[in-house]
Amino acid sequence: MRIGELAERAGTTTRALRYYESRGLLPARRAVNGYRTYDEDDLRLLQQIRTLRDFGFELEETRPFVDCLRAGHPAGDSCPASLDVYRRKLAELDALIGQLDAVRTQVGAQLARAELEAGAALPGGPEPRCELTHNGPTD
Amino acid sequence: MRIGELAERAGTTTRALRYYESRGLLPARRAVNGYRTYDEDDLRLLQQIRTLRDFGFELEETRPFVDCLRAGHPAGDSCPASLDVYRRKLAELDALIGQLDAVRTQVGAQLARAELEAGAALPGGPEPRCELTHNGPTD
DNA sequence: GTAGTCCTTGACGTCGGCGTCAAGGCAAGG
DNA sequence: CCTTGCCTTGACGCCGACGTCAAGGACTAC
Repeated sequence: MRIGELAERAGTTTRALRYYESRGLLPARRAVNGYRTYDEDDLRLLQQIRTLRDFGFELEETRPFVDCLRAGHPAGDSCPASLDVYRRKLAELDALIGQLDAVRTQVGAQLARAELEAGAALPGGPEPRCELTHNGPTD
Repeated sequence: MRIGELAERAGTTTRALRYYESRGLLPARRAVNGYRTYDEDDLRLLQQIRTLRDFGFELEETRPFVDCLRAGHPAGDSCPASLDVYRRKLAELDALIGQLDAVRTQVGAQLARAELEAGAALPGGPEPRCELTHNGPTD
């Protein structure tokens, strides 16, 4: 099949496929007229890439999975290098989620305090004093 | 004070300050020689910006807080517009954290399954079959 | 005078993953 | 022959928040 059909079947664009090829991730055979030619195996590789991308994996992180499939393994994650990527991603996710939870807590507290102060300013009492806490960058 | 000192006291760079000024967020007075001049109030505005940026707020999202301070309010979040930003940010954080949690769960399951299959492949039994589940993009 | 340190503006570079033209080739239908 | 629709390569655009470099002015110390 040609690039347009492959893109459509994988739910992506021809531009993305050419980009993957430029990165050496999904090379294509060529027909006599110069058109890129793909088969069902390429579709599987591409689906693996898309699935991981949809999970938030960077393109480079999908490479071990693609290499694994191309080496003849039944699944992209049948190889140790792929498992390593999974593990690193989990650690990354845990760290990120932890940071976001902390930020969420802080922002929630700020909102609650500010709403309180805004409400107290109307009835006429003197405002209570709270300190902003802050421990450096998050991202 | 001049730009270098302000940057250092706020823990940022002169480049960032010029950038904020170019965005109309932190305009500076000028000395006769053309140097930018700042006072303690500017430091407070800048600290407000940095605190929010460190929480992951976009620069534009800090504008209501800065405007609020500049309007004479005791805190950057003493104004309704700032509270709205807090609320939107909370919703954003909740959505993001929820997505990341879902991804974390999926990736964790994939890892567990792949590790199982890798382990089972050695002892010699036939491999169990599990399906990949996938429901579209995450970010 | 001159060395050193600060300041100025302007402009290009970074990062990832493509989107979006532009100019032209190839194949098929009418 | 002409149009239509797919394909090719090449190259610039985008987003956010600055980093980094270049060329030159201002001020201080010696």
